[in-house]
Amino acid sequence: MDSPIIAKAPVRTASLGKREQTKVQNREIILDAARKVFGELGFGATTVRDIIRATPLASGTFYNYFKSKEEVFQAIQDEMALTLRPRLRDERLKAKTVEEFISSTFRSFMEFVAEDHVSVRTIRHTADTTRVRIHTPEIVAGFEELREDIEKAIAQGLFPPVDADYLMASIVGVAFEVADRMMTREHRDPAAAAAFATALFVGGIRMLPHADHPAAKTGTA
Amino acid sequence: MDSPIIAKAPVRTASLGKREQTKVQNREIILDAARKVFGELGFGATTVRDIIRATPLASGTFYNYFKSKEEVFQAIQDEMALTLRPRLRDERLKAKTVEEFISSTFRSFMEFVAEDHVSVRTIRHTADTTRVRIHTPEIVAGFEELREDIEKAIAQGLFPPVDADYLMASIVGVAFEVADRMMTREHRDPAAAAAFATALFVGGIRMLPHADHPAAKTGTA
Amino acid sequence: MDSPIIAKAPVRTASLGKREQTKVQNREIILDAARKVFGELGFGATTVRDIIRATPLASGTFYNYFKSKEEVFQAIQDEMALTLRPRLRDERLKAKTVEEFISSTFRSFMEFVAEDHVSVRTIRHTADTTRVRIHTPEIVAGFEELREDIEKAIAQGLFPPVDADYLMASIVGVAFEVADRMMTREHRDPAAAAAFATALFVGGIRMLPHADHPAAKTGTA
Amino acid sequence: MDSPIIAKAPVRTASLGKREQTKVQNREIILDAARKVFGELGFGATTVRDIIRATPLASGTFYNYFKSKEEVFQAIQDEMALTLRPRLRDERLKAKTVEEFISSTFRSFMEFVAEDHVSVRTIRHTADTTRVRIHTPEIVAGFEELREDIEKAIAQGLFPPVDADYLMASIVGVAFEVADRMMTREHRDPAAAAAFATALFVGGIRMLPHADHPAAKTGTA
DNA sequence: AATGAATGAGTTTTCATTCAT
DNA sequence: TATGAATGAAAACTCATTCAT
Repeated sequence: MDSPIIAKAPVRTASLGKREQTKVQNREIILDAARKVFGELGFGATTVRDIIRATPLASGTFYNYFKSKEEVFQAIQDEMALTLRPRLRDERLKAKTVEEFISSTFRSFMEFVAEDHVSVRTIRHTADTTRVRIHTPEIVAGFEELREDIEKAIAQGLFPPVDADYLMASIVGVAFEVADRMMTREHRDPAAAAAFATALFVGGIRMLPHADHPAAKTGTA
Repeated sequence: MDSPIIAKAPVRTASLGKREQTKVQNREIILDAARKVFGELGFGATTVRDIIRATPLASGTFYNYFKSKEEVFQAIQDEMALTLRPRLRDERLKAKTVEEFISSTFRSFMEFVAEDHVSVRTIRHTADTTRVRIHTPEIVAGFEELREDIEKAIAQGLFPPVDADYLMASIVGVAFEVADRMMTREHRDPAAAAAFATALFVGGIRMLPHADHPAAKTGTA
Repeated sequence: MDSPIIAKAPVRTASLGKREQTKVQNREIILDAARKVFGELGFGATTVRDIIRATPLASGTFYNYFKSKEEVFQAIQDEMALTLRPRLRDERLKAKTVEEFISSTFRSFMEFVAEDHVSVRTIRHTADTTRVRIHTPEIVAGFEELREDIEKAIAQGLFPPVDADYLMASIVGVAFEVADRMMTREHRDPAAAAAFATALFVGGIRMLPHADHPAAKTGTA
Repeated sequence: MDSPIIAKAPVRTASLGKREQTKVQNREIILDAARKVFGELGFGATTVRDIIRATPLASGTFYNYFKSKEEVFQAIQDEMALTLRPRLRDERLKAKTVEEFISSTFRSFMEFVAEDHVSVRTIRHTADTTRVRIHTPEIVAGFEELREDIEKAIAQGLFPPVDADYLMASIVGVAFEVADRMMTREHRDPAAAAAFATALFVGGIRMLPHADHPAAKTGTA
């Protein structure tokens, strides 16, 4: 299905037959609708019907593209994974100092969120203050990547030998919560939010207790 | 559990009649079942039926106590908030230094979570790794309390004039995420988790950018 | 259970034991609540729960007095039957002329309705114009009585030999509809309403086609 | 009913596709079932399930057409009102005399009812004799039309200056009740029923008290 | 006799999925 | 391939009635 080595020229995305074009379009229509509905109702509460309703398409058409809402969700996450995660990873790998490592992580993240990427944000339910946040497998995988990178940085002597798991969790927690506050402000300033979070960690990491065997601390779930 | 020493003893469970006792019990049976099922299936995927099935009660009985799974969830969260919030607040108000302020917050929180308070933890989906975090109004109110206390601490010169809103968000994010990681570990050590988080903030706060008008930064929904 | 021939003195209604008093009171409380609820929701839509809810009593208590909403309804109708029907009948039997026959019927009816006897009136449902009228067996029995009296009046030569069944239906229809209009007016005037209806029939009866065999026309349903 | 002379004839049932045809058919199937069940059980006692059971359709299908039994009832009544009201109005407007006005009204009504229009008839309860009459907004609007036409007729000098509101109510009451009696008879004779009602009013109107300010008497909900 | 929570059968309603057009 | 109504299983919810207190 994918990875054609040569055949059928990869550079034709713009010149698809009418059939293929509609197919791609409909897929995108469904994904957009799903993003919107997941954002409004939360994943659990969303039904396939809800997604279809947010679409000009017929219910039967949905099943030509996806088998279930789970599959749609997967597709949305994959899309995100294809943009945010590599971006974060590349910059972290280039980092020469703690400061670069931390600040690149937060800057990329805050910018991504500010670009209206709803999927990362807290969802406010209708008419009350209840907020829901969904961490999808893809996002969780991104967490693991971060932890691995921290462990590498410790191994390279870039970071002190702290608890990589807790540090990762702290970065994630701060990233999501501060991003969330940022989005409630009138003037959204991803750079300022990133600067705040970066300063906190750059200052704090030095004070963290040293883990005796950092790797051993890694949880297994 | 009851065992009245003298027959007809007035010292029964808070002196409730049998009827009242069963009522309280049933409520707790439902809440326990719900905690279990939410934990297994995730909030979104859980149906009222699932909760009832995890109970020896009849379906109609559920509706004598709660109108929906949302209401059950509320009750679970509120129960938590009502225990934790006052405890946190009291200790923060007693704090004389930044370190006391921060460490008391994290210590209380981590201990609370470690005492099997499932409700604080992120809810996991069985089949996949999707995690859902729900912040009820009660919990959100706890966040606001924290921000107010930070603002007071700034006004008193205890804290430097940082962005209280972002600091609150950071503390909340670290508390929940680190607690979550702590609970996945074989050896749960709330003290260590609290120490980690405390060190991060005690070291980090000094580096935070000073807000020009700290109060003005406060976001409004 | 009832009809004690002598024992326990029938003339004590005012001096009942405490027990008996509450019993009578509760019965009346339920009947009042039922009248109200039937009036608001209509008989079909009303549930026993609805009636109980409109009462300070517990649900179990209801069943000490009535087996079902049908039985309550019956009781309400019986009460009405005991006041309106005999009143109507007595006056009709005394009638010496068509005019007396007709006018006494309408006068009694309009007065009865004006005394807030909801059970006879059209029910307006919440928030729309839909109106519901319920003709209970008791009321229908009253219709039959009227037809019989008309037939007697024809036999006695008081009325011309018209179709008694249709005449009864016409009187009933006019009585209910005009009463209903009367009750929507600011100034409720039962005498005027009765005068209108009476004039219509006194004038109209003379013009009615003569039935060849008046009795034969009687429907059997 | 169809019998297209030439194959592929465009003269199919209002030229609907097969899909549209089934849709119209199913709607009619539901309405017919509802008419039947309402007639047997009475409106109040009828459940949506009862209607579905009287149908070859699946339960979900019902909800593709109607939201509740109330909506089905509305549809039945509206269907009736939409046929009957214009017919009645047209004939009344052509009326040159009191007699024409009255007789056209009753004749049209009785004929309509006799054509098996179950919906006009009172709904009877099986077990008892309780009868329910429901006036939907559409039907009530028909009543208002009648009153307006009477007022116009008074203004034109066709009718004496009587209470138009009460006269309308009287006509309505007689129409429904006499129609109801007519339908219980073995030999249904709409002409005779209409003649009876017409004679009553033609004779009676002359005797009605004159309203001082006919317009002022008009009730307002 | 009054109470009111528990019960579970039955009703209402939704929803994923299929399939004829 | 798109359509959208039909399906029926399952979820949500209600209610009459019982029965321990």
